Amino acid sequence: MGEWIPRRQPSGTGERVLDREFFERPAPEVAPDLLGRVLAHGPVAVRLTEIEAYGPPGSDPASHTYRGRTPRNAVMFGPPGHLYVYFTYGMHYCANFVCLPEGLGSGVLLRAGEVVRGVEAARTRRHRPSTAAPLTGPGRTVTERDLARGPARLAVALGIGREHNGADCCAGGGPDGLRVLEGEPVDSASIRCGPRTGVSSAADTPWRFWIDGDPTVSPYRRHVPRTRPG
DNA sequence: CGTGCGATCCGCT
DNA sequence: GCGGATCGCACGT
Repeated sequence: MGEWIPRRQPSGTGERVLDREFFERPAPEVAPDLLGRVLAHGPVAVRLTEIEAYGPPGSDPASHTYRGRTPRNAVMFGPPGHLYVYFTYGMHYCANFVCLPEGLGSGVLLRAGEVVRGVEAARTRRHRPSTAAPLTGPGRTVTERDLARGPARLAVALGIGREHNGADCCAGGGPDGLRVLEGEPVDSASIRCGPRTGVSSAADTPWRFWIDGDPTVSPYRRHVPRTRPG
């Protein structure tokens, strides 16, 4: 494989915000269509290279909505095109776009991307020496390709946290708000799919989509049950 | 490059 | 209580 040349700021075209109707479809249809699109927030913009789909209640054991509506997953039952942000493993945030019409509870997890704008701002967010669980320790550098390679890293790069749960990404959001841009859709010939990462059930459902050969796609990790110290 | 482990909070059973 | 849509680091190959 040839040398990787990082993309920069998406040129003029593709800056339009995606229509809400884009997300009013089943998650496994939305996910591949999102590859090559751009999520922007403040100074940082990320071109999406890897997306996972999660289905509505009862249909998908791996989905946070599988057992129905709860306070945590309520946003997933809301209008499409909004952000569902959840907290996991005691230290990480991950972001999804809500899919399907209101009331149905489905979404797509943003698993990885390439920082195409605000590389330095994104890198700065990786150094959090005062936090109990820094994503990067002091004195370490993060390569550009790793800045948004993985769902929790992507959330950090974009400055997404608890307060963005429910944010509407199709509403424009202003120059500093969260907004999902058209970007450049990826040719279907370069899209691959396979089992989802890190899920303990329905691991065989091939609802993880990525851009073939893109180095910012996260490494596949099988689910491993964890045991507790003590 | 692969495997193994610890960190650390929260929702749900 | 238990396990989780994860990650960085140490260590072996």
